Amino acid sequence: MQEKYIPQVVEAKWQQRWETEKSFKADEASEKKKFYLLEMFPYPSGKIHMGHVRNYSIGDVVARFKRMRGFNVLHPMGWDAFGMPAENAAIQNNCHPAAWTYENMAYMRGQLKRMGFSYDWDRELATCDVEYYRWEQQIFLQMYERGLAYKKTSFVNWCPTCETVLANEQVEDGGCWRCDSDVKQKELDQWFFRITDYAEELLDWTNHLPGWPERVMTMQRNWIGKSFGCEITFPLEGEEEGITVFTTRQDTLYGATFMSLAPEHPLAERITTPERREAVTAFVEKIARTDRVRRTAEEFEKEGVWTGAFCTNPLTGCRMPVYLANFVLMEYGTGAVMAVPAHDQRDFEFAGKYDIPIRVVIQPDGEILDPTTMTEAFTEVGTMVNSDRFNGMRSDAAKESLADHLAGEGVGKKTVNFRLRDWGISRQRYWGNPIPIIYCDICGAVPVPLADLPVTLPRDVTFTGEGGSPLAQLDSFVTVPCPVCGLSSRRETDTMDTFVQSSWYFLRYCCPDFTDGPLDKKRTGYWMSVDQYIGGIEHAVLHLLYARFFTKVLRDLGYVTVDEPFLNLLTQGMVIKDGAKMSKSKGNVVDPNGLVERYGADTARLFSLFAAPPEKDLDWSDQGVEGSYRFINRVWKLVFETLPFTTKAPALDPEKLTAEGKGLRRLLHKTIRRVTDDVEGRFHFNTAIAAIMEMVNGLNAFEAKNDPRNGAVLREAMSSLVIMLAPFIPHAAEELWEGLGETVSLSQVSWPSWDAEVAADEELTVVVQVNGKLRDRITVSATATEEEIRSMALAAERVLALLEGKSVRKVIVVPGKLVNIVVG
RNA sequence: GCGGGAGUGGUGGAAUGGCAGACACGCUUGGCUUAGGACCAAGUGGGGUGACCCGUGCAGGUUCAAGUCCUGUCUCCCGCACCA
Repeated sequence: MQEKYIPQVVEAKWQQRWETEKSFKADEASEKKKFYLLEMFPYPSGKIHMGHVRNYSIGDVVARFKRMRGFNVLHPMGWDAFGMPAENAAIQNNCHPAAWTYENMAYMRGQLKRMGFSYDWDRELATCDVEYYRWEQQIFLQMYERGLAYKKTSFVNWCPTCETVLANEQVEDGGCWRCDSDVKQKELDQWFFRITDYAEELLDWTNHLPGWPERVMTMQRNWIGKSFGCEITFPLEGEEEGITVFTTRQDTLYGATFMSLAPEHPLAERITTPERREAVTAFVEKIARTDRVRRTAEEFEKEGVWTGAFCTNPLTGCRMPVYLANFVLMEYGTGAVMAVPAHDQRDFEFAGKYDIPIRVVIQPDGEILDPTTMTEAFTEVGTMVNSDRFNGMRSDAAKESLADHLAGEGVGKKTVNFRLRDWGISRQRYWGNPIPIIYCDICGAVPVPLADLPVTLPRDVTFTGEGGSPLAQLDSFVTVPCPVCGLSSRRETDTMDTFVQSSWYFLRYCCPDFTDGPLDKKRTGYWMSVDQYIGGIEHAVLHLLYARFFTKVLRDLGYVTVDEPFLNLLTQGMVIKDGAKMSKSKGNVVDPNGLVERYGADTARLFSLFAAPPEKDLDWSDQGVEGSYRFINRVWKLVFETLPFTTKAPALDPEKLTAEGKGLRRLLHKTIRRVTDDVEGRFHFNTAIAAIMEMVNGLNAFEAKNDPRNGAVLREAMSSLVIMLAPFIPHAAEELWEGLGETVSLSQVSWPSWDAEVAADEELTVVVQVNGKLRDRITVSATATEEEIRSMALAAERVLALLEGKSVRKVIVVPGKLVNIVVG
C-alpha cells in the first residue's frame, strides 16, 4: 500500500478486481443460508442522485455484512425502464425513447459501479427488454383468463399534461404524481386489475408483517379502508328498482329524511321528473366542469338539486325526496347516501340549505336535542329515541340488532365496504408494455394466444407529442388478423402502467435468464421472500401495495409459494440540503459525480451512512463530507504507520499480554460487540461507525505501539478494524487489508467475533448518587459483590460529607452501574 | 377531523428507566508552517466561576432514579380525509 491515500487509484483497482473475480455472484447451490437483499431499482432518468447513493449505500452495508456473517446473499440491480420521461425526452430531443433509456442505463450503470456496490451484475434486468415484458404479457393473459384483468367503462383520472389515465394511487392532492397537473375525470374504456378481490387478504397481512414500519402499514390500511356497515334498499316511488345505500350508521336509519345520490349515479337521469329536468341537467353539468380537487375539498359548499323523485324509508315509511349532491362520490360505497341531518354534519348543512326536516333519533347523555335549535349534527354515541323497538338502546350497541332486523325485513344486510378500488392499468402511452389483446368486430376482445407472444413494442413510431399514443397511429402494429376468426382486427394500443413491471421484478431477479416462462419455480422458491427491502417511503401505497397484490396473484397462479414478497422493509429518509429536499428548482442539488471525483466513493458512502440513521432524513453537509474523508485518512495513516509492528507480529498469546495490550484488546472486543449489534440488530450504521471511530481514537492514543510484546494484539486490532470497515468503505478496507499482508479479498473474509470475557472490564466506574443526584464515582473490581459496592459507596469521601447528620433510608445498587443512596 | 412520527448544545445526531449530549461538524486556544491549507494537542450545554445550581417543547404524575413510562398541552412533519 501507498503512504498516501488516493481514493481514485484504490477504488479503480478494487472495482476491477471484484468485477473480474465476480466476487458478488449469487448462486443457488450453496450450503449457506440464503439472504435476499433488495433495494428499489431506479428509473433510468439520466444519472444517479444523492437519494440513490444513500439508498444503495445502506443496502450495500447490509449485503456485505450478511456475506461476512456467512449468508448466501442475493443482491441484484436493474432498471425500472419503461415510463413517460423517455417519451417526453423523445418528443423534445427527437431521439427514440429506447435510445434515450439504454444510454441512460449505460451511464448510470457506470455510476453505480463507480460507487462499488456489491451487486451480482449478471442478474441485471431492464423492464423495457422484451425478454422481461414478454413474461408480463403472459401473466396478464393468465390474469385475464381468471377474471383478474378486465376491461370496463368508467370515470377515470385523466392527466391532461401526460395525456394518460392514472390509477387512484397515482393521484396526489388531486394532482398527477409525476407532473402535478390537475387531474380531470374522464369516462373511458380501460383495463383494470381486480386488486379488490385481494382487499381482505392484503389488509389481514398488514398485521403479520412485523418487519414493516408501522406507518407504512397504517397507510396501507387507510388506503384499503375497510368499514363495517349495512346495505339498505329504499323503495323508489313509481319504480321497480330501489336505491341501495351503504351506511356504517344504520342506527340512525329512523332519522333518514332524504336521499343523496352522486351526480354520476346511473339512476339520476331516469328518476328525474320532467319539471326538474332542466335544473338537474344544469347541476350535473356544473359538477362535471368542477375539477375533483375543488369538489372534494371539505370546505367546498354542500350543494344539490332535487330530482323530483321520492323514495321511502323502509322502516318508518317516511317519504324522502331524492337529491343529487355534490359531496356524494360515485366511487365510494354505492354512490348513494341515506341522509340523516340530525346525526351527520354534511346532511345537516344540506338540510338547512334546502329546508328538509330534521329528525333526532339519538339523544346525548344529559341533554335533550331539539331539531329547531340544533346548530350542528350530533354524531356521537347516545340513547336511541323515535326508533320504534330500538328506543332506549345505546346507539352503538343497537347497530347489530338493526342489521338483523333489516335482514329479517328483507330490506338490508350486513356488509363490509372497502375504499380500495380496482387498479386501472391502461396507459395511453407508447413507452410501456403492450397489453396483449386484439379487438375483433365478430369475436370481441380476444387474448393474443400464448404462442404468439411477445407482442413486441414496435420501434418505428413517430413522436408528435400530441393526439394520444403513437402506437394507435401505426397501422402495421394495429391491424392484425383475429386469432379466432382470422378477420382483420385491431390491436389494443394501450400499454400497461409501469407499476406493473415493478410489481414482480424482484421475482425475476431470482431467475433472470429463465426462458421457459416468467419464473423458474425452483430458483424463485429458493430465494423468495425478500429478506430485506430498502427504499423510499413515497411508495408506501403505490409500489408496495401493488407488489404485495401481484405476489398473491402469482401465488394463486402457481408461480410462487410465498404469501408476501418483502419480510422486512426499511424506508430510508430523504436527502435534505438547506432545509429542503434536493431539487433542481431549489438549486440545492449535490451531484454524486463531483463528490466521487473529489473524495472518492468511500467518502460519499461513509458520509451518507454516518450523518443520520437510515430511516431519518439526512441533512447534507459539505463539512460533514470533509470529516468523513479525514476519518478515512486517519485510519489509513494509522494502519500504515503501525505496519512495522503489525506485519512481523507473532501469533497472539492471550496469556502473555501487557496491561496496555490487555486494555487494547478489551477495547477491540467491546467495539466488535457494539458494531455487530448496531449493524445486525437495528441498522444503526451511524452509531456503528461512531464506535469504530472511538476505537480508532483509542488506537491513536495507544502509547505502547512499539513494544514488541504488543505486536500481536495490535495486529488483531488492525485486522478487525479493517474488516469492520469493509461494509462501509470497501475499497479502502481492501487496500488496507492487502497492506496488512493478506491475500484473500475481504469479500471472502468472515466478520470478527467477540469474546465476552475479553470485552469485560476488570474494573468498573460506579456512579454514586445521593437522592438521585450524581455526587461521586468509585472504582470497583468487576467481581465485587453488591455488598462490597454498597459499603464502598457509603464510605466515599464526598458521600460521607453529604450524609452528615442525616439517616440513610435506602440504598439501591445497580451492579456495575450505579449506587443511589436515599437519605432523609 | 382521523391515523402515524418527531421536538435533546451553535449544527448533524448519541443514550436496554440508571453518569444527558457518545461520535462527528463547527468554533476557541496552542503547536507545526514564510503564509494559508492539511496535520497534531487541549477546550467547547448554560449560569456561578470552589467541590454549587439549572438544563432534553410546556405542565403535571409514577419511581430510589424519567430524554426514556403515564396524563394533559403546544409546535412541527408525514399520510388519509365531504368515505356515508
